[in-house]
Amino acid sequence: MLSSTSDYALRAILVLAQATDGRPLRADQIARATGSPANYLAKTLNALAKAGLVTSARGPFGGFVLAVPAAELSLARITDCFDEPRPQTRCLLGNAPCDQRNACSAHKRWTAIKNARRAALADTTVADLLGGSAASLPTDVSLSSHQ
Amino acid sequence: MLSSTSDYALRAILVLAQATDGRPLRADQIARATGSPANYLAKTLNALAKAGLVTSARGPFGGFVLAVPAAELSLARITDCFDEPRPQTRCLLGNAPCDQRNACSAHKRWTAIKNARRAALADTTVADLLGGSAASLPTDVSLSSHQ
DNA sequence: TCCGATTCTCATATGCAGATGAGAAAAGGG
DNA sequence: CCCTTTTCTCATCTGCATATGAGAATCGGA
Repeated sequence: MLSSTSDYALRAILVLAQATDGRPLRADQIARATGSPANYLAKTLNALAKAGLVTSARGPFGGFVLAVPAAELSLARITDCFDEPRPQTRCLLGNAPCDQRNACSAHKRWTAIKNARRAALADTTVADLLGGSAASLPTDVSLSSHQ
Repeated sequence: MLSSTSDYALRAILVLAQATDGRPLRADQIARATGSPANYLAKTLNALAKAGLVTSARGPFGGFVLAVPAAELSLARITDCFDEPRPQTRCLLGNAPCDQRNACSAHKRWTAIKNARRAALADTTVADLLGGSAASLPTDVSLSSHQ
């Protein structure tokens, strides 16, 4: 579903979003709260800071603070920091680089699938996950719901 | 979007599905048609054969043939052979293993996202991609449609 | 039996996950 | 004003999984 790095990042963001008071949380606190390896999470938090999703402060009383309102922070914006998509090399059928103009027969359908998968992450915000109410996506898709 | 192994497998299946006559295709033919590394694709095709999606025949006039009708072969069935999901270790919020009974506040929403992402692959068949008509999924999701 | 193609096995490259340690910045105390 | 503590920042290192490559082994048909 998600790479482990994206998973750590999402959990860290959720912890930060739940810290109601404006006080920053240290990296090791976040690691303990999420069950992530502290050493690795430091790198991940650093990447999130560079991406502008969190702000970092050094020294005593330092730590990390969410830099984007939870209601405006989509899950896709988090995962995109780590699961960067390889550029589409060639089209699914044949060898020509398939674009809107020279579309192969699978192009439309495949693009729709990619968009649908992305939309599941792009249309949900951190606040949506924390709110825990009113899921706008279907909850009981009749699939063999293994992960 | 997909791991490169799943990508190779999907392209190989599409090539096999397009081979209308019943004659098998050799691994190197499929590799050339899809632009995949031949040596690696052999292993991938072998895995697909073990999963029962294709049948393999050795010797002269040997090769691979699609073992499942294209209309009954969902994309998820292909990708599941390679992108096997890590078992969900703990819930997104907190540490308890989150199940249907003890659901955290994010559980429903997160489950919906996972199902939606899977549905995009599970609800499309190889025949759907080749048919190239009547896409039932939305094609113009208003996203920054990069990959 | 012989050839060709698949299939198995080993070797290597690349990247990610995770660990470790040195260094830089910020705050507070002396 | 300097020093120490605290914390992030950055570079490097190792293990592991995946991706890739090349050759040997094996099987089936002619």
